[in-house]
Amino acid sequence: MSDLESALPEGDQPELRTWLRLLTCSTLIEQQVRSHLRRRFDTTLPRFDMLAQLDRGQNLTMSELSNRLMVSNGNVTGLIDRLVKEGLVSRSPSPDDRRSQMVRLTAKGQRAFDAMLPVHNGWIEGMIGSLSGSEMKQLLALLAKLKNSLIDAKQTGDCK
Amino acid sequence: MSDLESALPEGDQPELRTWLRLLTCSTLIEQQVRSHLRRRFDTTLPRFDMLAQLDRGQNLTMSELSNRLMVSNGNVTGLIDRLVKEGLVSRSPSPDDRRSQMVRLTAKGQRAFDAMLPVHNGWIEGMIGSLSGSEMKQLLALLAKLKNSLIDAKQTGDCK
DNA sequence: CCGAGATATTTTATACTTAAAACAATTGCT
DNA sequence: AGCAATTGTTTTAAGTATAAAATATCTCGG
Repeated sequence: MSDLESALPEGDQPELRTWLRLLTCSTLIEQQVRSHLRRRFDTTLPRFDMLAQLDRGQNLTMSELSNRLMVSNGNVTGLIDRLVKEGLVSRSPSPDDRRSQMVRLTAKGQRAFDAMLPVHNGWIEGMIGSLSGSEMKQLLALLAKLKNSLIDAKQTGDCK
Repeated sequence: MSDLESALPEGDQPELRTWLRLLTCSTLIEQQVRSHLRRRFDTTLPRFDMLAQLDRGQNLTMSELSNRLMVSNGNVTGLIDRLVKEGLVSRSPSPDDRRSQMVRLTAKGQRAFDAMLPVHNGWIEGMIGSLSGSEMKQLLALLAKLKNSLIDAKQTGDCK
């Protein structure tokens, strides 16, 4: 079994190793979820993620979706186009700002997502559940620290 | 600042929260590296990753690259095509197996990678370095456990 | 009120990515 | 030797993703 860490020199460079291991874990989980979504629901991860955001907060704008999903604005346009075509999502002009669109789940989209959510969460629990409760807590704390420092550095504009 | 965790109900579902936070961290790092690579070296992350694997082990086959980078085999074909066209990489038929190609860095590719590596590692150190040495060690251990269980589950074929 | 800058979104061009099918060559078995 | 199953790679079709430019609208100071 080889992965991103393969043939990485042992010993030093703990930062690099940490990054690669983090990426390996998220790639492995992502691939599993992707494959399950396809087989079980004939859909894709980006679509599921989009529906999940719309389920958590109705009437989001394109920009807000772009921020939450952490993808480019143009990407959201295409994704929403496809979901509208499938009838899972609807767009309506914002009453406040003529530049903006409010996006929401249709009844069909809500039904589809409600069916997927518990199954999806079961997959995640199965994959992360190998960690004990206290390990998960530790991991959450370490990742919180990392995440906050990444966000700070980004906002500070460290190096642009 | 909103991200994948936004509007996720507080409290329970630690597995889901762990997954989302993990994904947020790796996305944030990935975006930074991507943007730095573009600005500083006018290249992309997949290309850099490919060169890094070739630097760590010369004469890899397409399959081995696909495994190490954890991407589909067809993806590797396209990526290598582009790198060959840029003169950074060369392909040669394997002496042992006429189906296989041996891929290696050209002199130009090696030079390009040597120039990028230390700068890249500096970026990573800057981003991960907000964690102390012992925090990094803890994080590495937790991720190792997670990674191993993900690999086990995958090989067991948990649910296919 | 008006123009300069900011914000929201789409468009464009290109690259990346996958899954699945297609091919080619090897391996293993009899 | 011969043939089925496997393995290595490419091809195909569709979707995902970015950056940068283009549009449209809004905001705010003068």
